[in-house]
Amino acid sequence: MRDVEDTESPGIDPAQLYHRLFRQYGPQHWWPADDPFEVILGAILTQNTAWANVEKALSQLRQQRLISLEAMLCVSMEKLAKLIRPAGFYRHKSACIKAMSNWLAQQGGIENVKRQNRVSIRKELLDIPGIGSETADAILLYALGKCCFVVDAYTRRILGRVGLLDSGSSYSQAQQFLVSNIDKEISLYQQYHALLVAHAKAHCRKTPLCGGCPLFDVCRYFQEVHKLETNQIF
DNA sequence: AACCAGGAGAGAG
DNA sequence: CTCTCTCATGGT
Repeated sequence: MRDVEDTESPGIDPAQLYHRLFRQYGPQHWWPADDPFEVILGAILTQNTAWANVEKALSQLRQQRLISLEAMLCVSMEKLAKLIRPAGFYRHKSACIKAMSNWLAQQGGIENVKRQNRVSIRKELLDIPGIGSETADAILLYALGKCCFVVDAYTRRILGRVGLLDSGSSYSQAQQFLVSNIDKEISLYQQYHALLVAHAKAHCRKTPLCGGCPLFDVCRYFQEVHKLETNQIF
């Protein structure tokens, strides 16, 4: 976090940012996701992949009745890879889904996993090949109901542009900064991440400062501060 | 027609 | 620990 000099038009903190986004975009329903297993599949399939392509893959899995742990345990890797092809990286992802399914079965099912604590589950998820920090946290937050803040490329970009994070910060640094500045509530974590994505898709794509952006003032404010500090042009 | 999308991992320095 | 490359498809 960078320190902003006191002025009449200061930057914002994570809690204020949330309220602004909520006021602008309203409640998000990302994974109303009836089925936790489907959420897990989606979390893996969406790695560096547009959600529209993930839906095609999920749709094919649904047709084959494969959105269940029991069915997924029986299907061959080749068939699985073929079905999820539209989501890209199908060799990595099919292996990851298989490994994930085996782990879930070994744990005695998803409901059983939910009974364990957050830190313990996260550690085991990260041991599954193909599961990194973001996917692990997304699964914990949206499928298992654990309080884990999901940090993604959008989160860093937006927080960077309003001056809350510098570009060099790591995943855990960004995550720690956020959770230490907002209330620890599952629904808040779920909404916050979804709102950041909604905002990024709507306004925060290419240019650092675009017109019509609900965060235009804070972005502009930070750019001015940044120019003064580094004596540099964006 | 390049560029990117709700990343992760291996390898190099 | 940080930087770079690869994995792959589909939409703009």
